Amino acid sequence: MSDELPALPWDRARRRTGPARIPLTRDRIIEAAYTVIDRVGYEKLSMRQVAAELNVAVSALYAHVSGKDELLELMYLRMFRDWELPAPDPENWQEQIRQYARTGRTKLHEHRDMARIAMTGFPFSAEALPHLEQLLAVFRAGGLPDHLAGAAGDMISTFMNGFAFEESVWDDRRQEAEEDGERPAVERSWAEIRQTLERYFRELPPDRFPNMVELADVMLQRTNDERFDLGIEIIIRGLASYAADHPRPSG
Amino acid sequence: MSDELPALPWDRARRRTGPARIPLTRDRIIEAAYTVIDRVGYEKLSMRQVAAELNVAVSALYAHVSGKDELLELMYLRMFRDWELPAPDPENWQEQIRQYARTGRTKLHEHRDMARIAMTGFPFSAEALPHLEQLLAVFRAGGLPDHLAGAAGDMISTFMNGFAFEESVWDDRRQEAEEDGERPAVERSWAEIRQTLERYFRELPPDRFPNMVELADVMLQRTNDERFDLGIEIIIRGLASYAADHPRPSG
DNA sequence: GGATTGCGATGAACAGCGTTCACCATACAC
DNA sequence: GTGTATGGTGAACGCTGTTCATCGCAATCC
Repeated sequence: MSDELPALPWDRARRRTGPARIPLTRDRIIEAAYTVIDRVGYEKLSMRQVAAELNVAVSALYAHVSGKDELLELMYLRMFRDWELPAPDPENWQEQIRQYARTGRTKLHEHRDMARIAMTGFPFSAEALPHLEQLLAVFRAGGLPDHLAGAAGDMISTFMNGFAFEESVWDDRRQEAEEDGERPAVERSWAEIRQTLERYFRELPPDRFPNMVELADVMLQRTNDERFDLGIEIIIRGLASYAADHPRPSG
Repeated sequence: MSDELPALPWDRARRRTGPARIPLTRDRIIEAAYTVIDRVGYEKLSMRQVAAELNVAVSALYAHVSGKDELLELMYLRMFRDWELPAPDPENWQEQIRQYARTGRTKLHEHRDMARIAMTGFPFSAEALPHLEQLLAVFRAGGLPDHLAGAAGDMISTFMNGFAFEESVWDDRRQEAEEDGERPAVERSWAEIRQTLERYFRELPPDRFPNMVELADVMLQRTNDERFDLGIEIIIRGLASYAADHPRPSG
């Protein structure tokens, strides 16, 4: 950027051999959008910022992307890349679902605020349908009755997206506080957030909040990873309780 | 509005007894924001629209509300009004949780897109803390071990908010399509959305999507109310499975 | 009764947003 | 060497959230 020289005359020939600029493509735009959102977050992600990231006029984007909505959708769909699906295994469906949910959350965390985008994305795209299909297969292999297999995938993804969404809200709150420079040190990490909340809960008036005071530590000693795993575990156990009612045909 | 007469001279005395205009208050602003969001949805809710609804300049709002963020937060907090909490009942905790979640979703549906606001609202406000406390009480009364009671409230509210959020996304998609006038009749109600999706799923290539083709009807015959209830039921059964491991002390 | 003070609404302004469109430069075809 | 087409440019439009100097009006004080 800053160390560019005035055009060197003898470079003219070189420049004409290949295109002077890397051509703008959907992929490059999506990539730029990722780096912008990682830097400034969902609320401040704008077409102009993406264009600036590419050293390009805003209007140039609209030749490759119909608008901001489509760009967000494309960012969402990119998430499904290289997301390998489990092959149904009757003996192992619970672990398969656990793994699936974990990698889902990981992918949502790969870029800042992706959960906010995922939550408003269309859930029946060509990229997402194979996931739905495969989850159905896994649940049926596990012996879940049909009417539950259909709802189970929804539940997992709703919880996964909702959980990650809430995480991203906390993250944004923290980063905003940092950027404003108001409280540079407090609440810098999840550990500190938990610590702050635990202290706050413990100091609530015990007559009105006896349970929160008493359980402050046990509620907040868990990391987000553990809380997420526990949530998935609860859903799986709930589902499994139905599988027991309708044992799968042994054949 | 339109049937106002020019100022009647003999009303002057009357008018001076009370203020000519209803004074602007936080409450009136919040109320106006609700009617605006119900009409135009979250994305297009703006301070200017709220001000217009009140026949007032935009800048007047900022005397009562620090900004849009605070207004959204106030709209969120208003949701907790008249939301009565269950008294812990060891024999009845599952039904109590069911009811709590149902009224929660109802309140989220009272105004368009409220779930979007709730999801980004601060979950430990003075209004929300009693809910957390009371849910803890109910879960503990039900015999859940402490480390689960703390996570259970989170799970219920994450699922509740996430589910309602997804509903609001669908609703917005539908209303946008209507406003654009593109497809005036198709997808006018949830029933039609389900029907459209079911037809689509059934016509997927059966070699790649055997389960979706086969389960299209059973997946989509359920109303949203039923899907939500089923989700809550699954979570409750998952939680209850732990309660069985740690039976509550009988005293 | 008349002047003053204070409060609250005003409207213009600023910076930024998504999106559109007439323009133009460059790269290739003939 | 001229013509054309593709794709980036920059200005513009109508929005947005927020701020600030201004002003009208009501109550208060002298």
